[in-house]
Amino acid sequence: MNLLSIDRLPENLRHAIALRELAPEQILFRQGDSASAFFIVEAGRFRIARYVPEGRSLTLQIAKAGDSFAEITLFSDVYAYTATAEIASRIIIYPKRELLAALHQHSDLLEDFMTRLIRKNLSLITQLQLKNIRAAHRRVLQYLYFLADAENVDAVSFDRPLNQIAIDLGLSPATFSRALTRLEQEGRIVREQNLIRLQNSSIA
Amino acid sequence: MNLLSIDRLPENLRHAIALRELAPEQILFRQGDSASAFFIVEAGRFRIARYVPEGRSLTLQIAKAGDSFAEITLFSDVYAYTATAEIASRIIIYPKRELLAALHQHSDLLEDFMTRLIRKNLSLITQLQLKNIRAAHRRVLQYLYFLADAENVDAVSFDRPLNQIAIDLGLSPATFSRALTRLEQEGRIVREQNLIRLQNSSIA
DNA sequence: CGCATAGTTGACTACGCTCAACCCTGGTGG
DNA sequence: CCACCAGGGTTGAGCGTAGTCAACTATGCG
Repeated sequence: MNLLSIDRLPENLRHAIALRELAPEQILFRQGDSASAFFIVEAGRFRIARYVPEGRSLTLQIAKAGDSFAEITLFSDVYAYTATAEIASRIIIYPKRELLAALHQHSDLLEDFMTRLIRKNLSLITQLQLKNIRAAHRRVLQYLYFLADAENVDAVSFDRPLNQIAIDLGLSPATFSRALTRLEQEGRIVREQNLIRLQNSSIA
Repeated sequence: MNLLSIDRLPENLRHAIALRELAPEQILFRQGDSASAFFIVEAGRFRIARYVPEGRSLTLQIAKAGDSFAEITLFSDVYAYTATAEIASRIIIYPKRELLAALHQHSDLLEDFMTRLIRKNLSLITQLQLKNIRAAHRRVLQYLYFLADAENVDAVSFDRPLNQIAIDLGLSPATFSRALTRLEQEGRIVREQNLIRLQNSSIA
């Protein structure tokens, strides 16, 4: 049993969860807001980002259907980041109190929750690793490999504007564009519309 | 009850844990090794780092007394990173099997474990945020603020070579040094031996 | 048809890296 | 007690590359 199999959740929790619809660019919660719930995306797409006075914003996660965020809610009183619906979306809301109770009583739910935490951890490590690669074209190539690897395919198609992806990768749109053309010239990728085909899928 | 209060752990787990001493630069486990245990530092200092073919190594964590690592062990078969003792150290070893059992039966242990996971999460986010600051001197200043904040003081003293810290921050030693002198010239910090005093502790 | 947004390309700038020389400290051995 | 050495830290010169700004193109929508 996992948190998404809603109809099989323990009764207390099942009655406590709620759904909410969000319009494009609508904000679900802001960094600093008092943290009252944990969330799983049912449909649409959310951007989880941190905004700091110094420096630009930092995208921590792009959450799509089935992905969760705000695990920290259970152990902290405020959100550490901001969640925005990038497109029209629907979200499942698990209130903190009832979720905590359910986790304590149902170890299979707990396992699901911890697995999500670990996954998030690994994803953050992946991001750090990416940003540790200085050369723009190498970073982009590695990013493409990660994406392809995750879905076990040899081509990647983007559902978000390239400009946005560039920023998330820590590159300016201009540099990102140049990196892509360079990778294509080097024969590492082939571009067809917004589809990118990887040539030597071996992550060198 | 937390994982560190060894004499109060459930019996099964208490009998399963072990201690180990490591010499400077000795490796505890390597990325790719089969994951068999979770660890908490009792004394000394460990560097948790990821090594990748492309790009330089990436320091994920500096674990000191009381800090834990390899939580991922419980949900994965191999270590995703390498753990090295930077100095002579002593480590507590919690075997996977017995730890898992204990977590399932003792919800206070579990809470401790999850709290550690969340903390790790936040620490990774902090690192991402740091590396998101391009200007070397700003990044260094923010790093100093984080350190001072964590210990609730207005001065930071380093127990590791500056060169190593520079690398962990994603800077060359030269650039790091220049950043420090610049911060001092700007009046943001004052250096006294290996102690750094922060001037305007408000994180602007 | 025109506007807005996304993407590409060019010219210039800025900043971090590299490499190298130099300094300073502590430890060792004569 | 001093000479030497090794490692860590600082400083300088030159280079490479990502960012910025701006112009231009392409696409989609009113």
